[in-house]
Amino acid sequence: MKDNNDMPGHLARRFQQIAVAVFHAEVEEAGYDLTPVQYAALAAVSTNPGIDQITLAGLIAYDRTTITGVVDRLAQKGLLERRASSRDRRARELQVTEKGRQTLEAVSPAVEAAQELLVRGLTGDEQQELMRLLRKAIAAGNELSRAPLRDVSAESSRSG
Amino acid sequence: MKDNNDMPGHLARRFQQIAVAVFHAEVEEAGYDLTPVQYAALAAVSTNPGIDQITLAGLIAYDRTTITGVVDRLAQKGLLERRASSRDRRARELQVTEKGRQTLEAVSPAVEAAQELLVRGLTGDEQQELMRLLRKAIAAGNELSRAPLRDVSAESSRSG
DNA sequence: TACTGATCGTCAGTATGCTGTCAAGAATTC
DNA sequence: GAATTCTTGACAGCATACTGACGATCAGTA
Repeated sequence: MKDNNDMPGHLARRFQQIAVAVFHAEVEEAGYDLTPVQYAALAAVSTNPGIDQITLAGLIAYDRTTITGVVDRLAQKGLLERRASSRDRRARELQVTEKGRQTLEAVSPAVEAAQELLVRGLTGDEQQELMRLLRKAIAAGNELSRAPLRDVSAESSRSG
Repeated sequence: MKDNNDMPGHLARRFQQIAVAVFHAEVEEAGYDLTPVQYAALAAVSTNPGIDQITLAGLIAYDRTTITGVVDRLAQKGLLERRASSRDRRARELQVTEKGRQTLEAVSPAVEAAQELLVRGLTGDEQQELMRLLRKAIAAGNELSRAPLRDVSAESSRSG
């Protein structure tokens, strides 16, 4: 029988588990209550003001049913505003509030620290290599998940 | 602002996301309904008959509150038996049923296929290197999560 | 304009995964 | 032996993630 440590799926789960734990610890220590998922969403909206939920989901590879709850909670915390689009009445345009902007800025060092802590067992070269290999494996498997990453730079890439 | 692809935490989530999707797809195609978590638990019990839930949790790095639900569902499917220990009336001894054993055996090829599919974008050498780096990073961060991996070979290692 | 199909956001349901708490029982200390 | 402490397993509650379904809306076409 194969050992768990020989199964990339098991290693993936463990690595992610630690990533979330480290993120929580660092962000909480900084005095904030933001999950990794909420942070990523908030940061993405900050970079792309007025983005709709589906595009946001594609940008950070979330399922569209997951985004609903995440945006709900961010809006409830007053970090995000959600209003109906004038061009498409189905869509909701997202905007970061002033409080959201401040939070994002204040929490950034903790997020950075969490990223470094996650790979602190590796040398600098190893860290780079790990990220390269993860990116490569992810790129090859991107379409296998229900929530693939979508390139937002090409406006019409999703309607093709 | 840093790109998502430069954040190991984001890559960890994506990789795990794809791992779960691939696992589900392969196992479903084989005609079974087992989640990655359920498979790992079932396999661990199979290798360690009579194990209690806490030790099982440590063996595969699950939180002890998560194990409860997982074992519940496995028992409900008739793959696992849970009975009170005679030595410790708090503990539940876990046993794989005959149906569980057959399921485990039948589903193994699909699990193997999922593991290979997950890293199919990498060369053989790269696959080995990715696993080595993940193992190293995980080992360094093991204690940072609420559900660290526990060595079961040393009997008294958990009471120290 | 009416029909058809696709898309946006939401919901119900299920399964992890966590924090925090609790009762029952075991282990340790006095 | 009694009190204290620890451990096992369960629960409520919350936050991802997914499947599958749905209403509302938009886009294209007959």
